[in-house]
Amino acid sequence: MTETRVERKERTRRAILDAALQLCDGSSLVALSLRQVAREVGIVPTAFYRHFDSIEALGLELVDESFASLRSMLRDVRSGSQPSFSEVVDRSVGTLVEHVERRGRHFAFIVRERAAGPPAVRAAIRHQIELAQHELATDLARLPGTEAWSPEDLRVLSALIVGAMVGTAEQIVQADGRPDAVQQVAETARTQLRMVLIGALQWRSTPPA
Amino acid sequence: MTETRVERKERTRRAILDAALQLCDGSSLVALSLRQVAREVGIVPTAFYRHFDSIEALGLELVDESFASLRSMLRDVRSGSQPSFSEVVDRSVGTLVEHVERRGRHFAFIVRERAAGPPAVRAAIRHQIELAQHELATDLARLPGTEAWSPEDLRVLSALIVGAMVGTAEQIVQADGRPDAVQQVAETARTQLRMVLIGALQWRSTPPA
DNA sequence: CTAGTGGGTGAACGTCTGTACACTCAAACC
DNA sequence: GGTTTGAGTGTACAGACGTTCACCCACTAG
Repeated sequence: MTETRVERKERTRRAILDAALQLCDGSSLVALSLRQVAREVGIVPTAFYRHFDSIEALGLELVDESFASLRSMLRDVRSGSQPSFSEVVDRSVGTLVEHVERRGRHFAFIVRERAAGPPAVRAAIRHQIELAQHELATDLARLPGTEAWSPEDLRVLSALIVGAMVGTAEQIVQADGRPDAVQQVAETARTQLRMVLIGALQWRSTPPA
Repeated sequence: MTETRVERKERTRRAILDAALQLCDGSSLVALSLRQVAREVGIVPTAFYRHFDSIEALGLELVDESFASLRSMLRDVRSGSQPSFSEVVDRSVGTLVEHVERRGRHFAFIVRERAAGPPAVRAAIRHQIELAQHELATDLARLPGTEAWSPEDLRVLSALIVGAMVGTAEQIVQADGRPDAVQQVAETARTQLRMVLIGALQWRSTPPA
């Protein structure tokens, strides 16, 4: 009871973020109204402005939250230090599945708004995905077998992998908790990653162009 | 002047579809109002109902149109019969780039509404993409080197490729006509396809699991 | 030539939207 | 312990929304 004032504000703020996340499930941020959110939270519409300037600003906040959890995911994968390839594949896919299931609403949000959100939200998401690709590229550069790769080839490969992972996250969200469906998506992702890595390991043996 | 009645109706119908395609650029179908469309076309809101039951029904029509052009694209690629691999890669990517640039609005529409459209529209798009994956899988089965593959592996591979192509289409749409950006996306896509195919050709040499 | 079909009109409805403004009243501060 | 602060309230407005209804009147069919 020491800091009741800021605590209550934070609680309402969280309630607004959660309500927004829930309400725009099945449509999009651009179709979400300030009044719907306020009604769901149980406050009057004008009180919304005490926390956010607009729905779009709320969206940018949700992007940050979502990618905070994604970053923690990637950090987990990286922390698996010594990679046999089949081990790094299993760990990566497993961690992805776990996080997407745990924070399903956030990942569903990103997958949707990446293509359909307000322009500023789209730009923020694109930027975060580019960051993730860049981080993956620097990690790939440390793996044995990639010493001779050009930075451009590393970028292209990590774009391919990140793209496949985004697609996987999308399908996990669509599977919506059905464990067998999630299981099959995970298996598909594992196989895809193996195919890609096999191709990558052989890459320099056939010169580009 | 023989069939003026149905011609005029068809012309208005096209104008509605085009206006909808243009207006939901930058947001989404779920944020598009019947009145906006009518205003843009130059008809009164109620006249909209002479052509479509709802915005959602209009969306389903747009899905059909978009995938009609995608199918023609895939047919073009297939018609390149005898494949050296580097040739099939170049043809595929070139055809994709050409079609996406030609029908940019339709592809932007699909990329957006696939994740954010009304549920029925989303389902229709997902279904069409699954069809495309299936057709690609049967084509892959005809290539030399895949004789021993399981149907499941074929499905996984074609899902990977179609996913990468959807991602490529997305980036071309984002490049929005800047020729150098489009060029780079195309080059990235070519490299990615080569990496995937190299991996695929070596696939059976390392058993799964 | 006459009857009827059907794309488009225009006014009206109830509902929802974002935002402005003046307000309360408990917690925080000095 | 009196003053300030700020999250939440309540009312109000103008505009946009989907949908209804009765109404045109150019074209078509017979």
